[in-house]
Amino acid sequence: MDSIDIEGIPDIRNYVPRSVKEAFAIQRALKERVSLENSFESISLIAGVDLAILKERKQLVCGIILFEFPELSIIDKVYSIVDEKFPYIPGLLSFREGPAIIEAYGKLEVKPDILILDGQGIAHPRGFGIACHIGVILDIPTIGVGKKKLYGTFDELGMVPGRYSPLYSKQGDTIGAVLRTKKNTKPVFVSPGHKIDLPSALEVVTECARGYRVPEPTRQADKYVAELKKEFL
DNA sequence: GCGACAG
DNA sequence: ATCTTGTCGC
Repeated sequence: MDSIDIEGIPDIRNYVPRSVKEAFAIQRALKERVSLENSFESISLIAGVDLAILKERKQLVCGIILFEFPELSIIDKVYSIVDEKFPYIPGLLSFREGPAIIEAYGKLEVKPDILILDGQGIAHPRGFGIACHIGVILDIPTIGVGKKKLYGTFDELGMVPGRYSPLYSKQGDTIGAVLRTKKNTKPVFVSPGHKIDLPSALEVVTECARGYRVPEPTRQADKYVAELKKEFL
């Protein structure tokens, strides 16, 4: 039961692991499909995602907002509400939030060139954070932007916005970067998810930093989901 | 056995 | 994520 036969899973998009061991196996298998090369030619559309919990209903609300890039003007908004089927376990976030994100994404009539997710990309214990997971399953470029570190080590960075410090794996590989998006404010953790390299991911996130710590697409999605939460409480 | 630990 | 008052910096 060490290695999983991914091909044998009917709907990997909504598959719920029966154990942590199985979840680990799925991540190790899907990790092989991650690409760290830019697959896009230019970026004219970008989207941000965020989720909230409807505790009473035991459901998750996911909101995705599509923006024109680099203007960052809103073009569309979609959302999904899904039953909570997997708990929050550090390192296995995608199994909890993935289904809701994928369903909402499917409702977008126009797809973005890049999707920014809350959480890590390859800066993960097994190199397969939620940004990688969503990117591989949807086969689209994704970037992971976390507010906290999950994995890796780094040196302190300057206070000037735009400054960053590489995130290193235990083996010494650069797996992401800690980016200062705002003065005198804690940095964010940026790492490639799929079909994009670190330099590009950093450029995009830096470009999306508009006066706040969290990049605009994510910040807007955050507000959107907060409203949805009230509406569906 | 003791820390670390995305949202 | 969520709860939750006052408080510090721009």
